[in-house]
Amino acid sequence: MNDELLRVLSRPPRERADAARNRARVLDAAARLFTEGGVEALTVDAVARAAEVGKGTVFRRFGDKSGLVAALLDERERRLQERIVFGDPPLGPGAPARDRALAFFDAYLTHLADHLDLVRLSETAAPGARYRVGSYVFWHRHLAILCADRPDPDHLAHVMLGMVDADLNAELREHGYSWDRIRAGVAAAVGALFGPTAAP
Amino acid sequence: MNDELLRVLSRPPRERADAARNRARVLDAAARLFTEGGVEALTVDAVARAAEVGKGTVFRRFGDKSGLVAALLDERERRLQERIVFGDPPLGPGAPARDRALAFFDAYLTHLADHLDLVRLSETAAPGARYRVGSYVFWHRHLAILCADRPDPDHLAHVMLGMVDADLNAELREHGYSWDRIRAGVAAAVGALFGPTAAP
DNA sequence: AACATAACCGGACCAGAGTCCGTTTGTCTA
DNA sequence: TAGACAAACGGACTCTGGTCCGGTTATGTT
Repeated sequence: MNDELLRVLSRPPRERADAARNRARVLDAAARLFTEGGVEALTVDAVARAAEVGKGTVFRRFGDKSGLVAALLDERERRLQERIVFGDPPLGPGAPARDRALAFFDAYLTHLADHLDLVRLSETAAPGARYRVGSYVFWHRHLAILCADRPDPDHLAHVMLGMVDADLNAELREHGYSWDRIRAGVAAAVGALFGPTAAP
Repeated sequence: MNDELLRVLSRPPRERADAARNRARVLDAAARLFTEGGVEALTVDAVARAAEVGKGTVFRRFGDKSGLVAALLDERERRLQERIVFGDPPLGPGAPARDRALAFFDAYLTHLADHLDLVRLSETAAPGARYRVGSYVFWHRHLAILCADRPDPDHLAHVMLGMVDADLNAELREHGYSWDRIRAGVAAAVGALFGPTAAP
């Protein structure tokens, strides 16, 4: 019984083969449905049907709809995360914090422009969904570290991320804002929030 | 037929008596349900039943659930709006723009703290709901005017209002942020966004 | 007072998210 | 290879927001 204990403690609860297969099927089906019919076609029932899987399976694997969509975005976001951690400055390590933050928002807005509908769906599918998705936590920590010398970095990071809220930006777009205009506004605000540049 | 034209042009499409009566009943029932069972008890069916009114009536009067909740908040918000337009400085006219903005956020955060659940409900009931509610438009215009001399006042106003997003602040509260901490963070950010104070 | 009509009413109906639970299946041990 | 059991399965079910439409009623005109 001792080795059972050991097993339990050390086991990173591996995913069963059928579970993994179904995760892939669901993700696949979701991606297909989205490219075919846009965000409108992306209902949980339709995804389950297209994946030839029960609806319960979708929820067990992804928690809720917002989780499913987040998983759909995961690969793209992971790429951006890697560029932040390992990539070249100014996005990656090495550049001054302010420049890194500006580079981040520039890159993130590109991501947002490319996937506005999906990001919006994942952020509005449930109240508070935005702040629980793994990637939000990543962006938040990154920014909080970048402005570590400000009074409340944690809060400031949330405030900054508010500027790239998908719902807000979708609304701005509908009101005729160009992405360039949004980019400029965000850059200006980020600059201001980082405080005045050290005068030469 | 000329006076018919006149009538049509001048008529502010008055509300029928039964319509007005039902609006009051619904609002009443909603308020009662909320004080009794909190935001959880506030389903459209329950409201309609409590108001002894068909469900369709609720939707015809208020558009959607978020509209109903917004109407519930309307009175309180109207009071704040009056203080902004007619009240004493620094909230009302007369104080420097920066001070007025700071006073606004302070007052708004008080409002938010008092009605967090309702505001959150009205903002998350539907995607984009937040930006369509009348009061948001009011706050936005007010702020945009206050920072009229900045490069993109319209966008900047949206950014600032992002800091008092109900969903965000509900999340912050759940993570243990005190309202004082939030207040301080918002004040600092608003100050920074208004640019450095003119040095004496 | 009778009429015309536009606004309003109610509740049956629909769609989509999320839950539940009896059944099946993968995996690990003996 | 047989057996035990946790994990996963699937689809019927519930709950809630929102739509629709045939019938009703307030209102203003004649």
